[in-house]
Amino acid sequence: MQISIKCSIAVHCLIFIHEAKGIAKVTSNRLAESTGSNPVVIRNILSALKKAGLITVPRGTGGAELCKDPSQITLYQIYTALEPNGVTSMIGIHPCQGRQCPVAQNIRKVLEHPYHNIEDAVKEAMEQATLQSMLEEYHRLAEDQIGSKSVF
Amino acid sequence: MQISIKCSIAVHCLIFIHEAKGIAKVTSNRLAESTGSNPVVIRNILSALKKAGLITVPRGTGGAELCKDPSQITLYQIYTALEPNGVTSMIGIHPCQGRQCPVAQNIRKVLEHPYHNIEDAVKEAMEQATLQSMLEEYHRLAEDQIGSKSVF
DNA sequence: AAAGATGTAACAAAAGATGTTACATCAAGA
DNA sequence: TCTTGATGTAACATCTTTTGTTACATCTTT
Repeated sequence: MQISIKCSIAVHCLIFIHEAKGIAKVTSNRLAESTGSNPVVIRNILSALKKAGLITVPRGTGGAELCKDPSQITLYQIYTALEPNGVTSMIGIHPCQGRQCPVAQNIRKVLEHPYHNIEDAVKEAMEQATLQSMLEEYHRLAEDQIGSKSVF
Repeated sequence: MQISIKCSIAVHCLIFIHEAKGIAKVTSNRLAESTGSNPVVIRNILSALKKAGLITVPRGTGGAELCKDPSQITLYQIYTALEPNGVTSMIGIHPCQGRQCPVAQNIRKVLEHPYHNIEDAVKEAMEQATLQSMLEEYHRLAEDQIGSKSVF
């Protein structure tokens, strides 16, 4: 990885979709404009979120919508939707098997435990961040602003 | 980030240095051979570990050694030695400031909290992994192997 | 002075992430 | 039915990051 920009864009999209519900039709072009990204990038992200069962994206017509209550959508679900290899892809080990040196022969297994703990910690932190909580934070921020609802 | 290969190599080097103490002089060439890497890469890593106060690397002569007890060296210290920006560099947010859309204006702040929690979780998991514990795991693995001590 | 080591800058190569174009496919309405 | 506007996806291009390499200055001991 990193927790790539894709993941941040995905959250952006989900918030947008939630906020626009009933007000405006959400298309990939609209999301591209809002995120400062590209329609194709957006379509790929939406496609992944769709496969993960988080949203529906009607073909032909457009108009993405959430399939679940925001409290049932976690950052971990979003992340794994986008990164098929999961948190493991965050971590790199140098290839050094087949060498004489006993350290080289065992380093991979030595690192297994600590790295696994890191992955678990990340997973847990991601599971505690729900779309619901992020929407609440968003509303807290947005209601202080003028004319913020007129944009959709 | 990621928890790059550099970090894994650094742990490899520290274990090697510890094990070779009193048996063989540890040079960048030797470590490069053991890690399957390059002497310059090793020198850069050792240089970072040195600046972090984890090892000494005598100039001219060579022969790296630990400056601290392995129980006082954590994976977090190793990681931050190599990644000056710390865990923050693990995370990416798309740039979308200055747009009309209220989601774009606030997404960065919305993500701040959950991402911060992830960083903390990683940090804590890294702090719990000491070089001591990794050495113990290494010895557990290595003592089952034949002739493993003859390599240094 | 010579040998063998580290420190570091500069460059090269490889890998990964992101952006773009092009086109097939689909759905709704005129 | 034809047009319009949307998604799905492959293919390619570009940019960035990571990793590897060469070269050379500097240091320490003999």
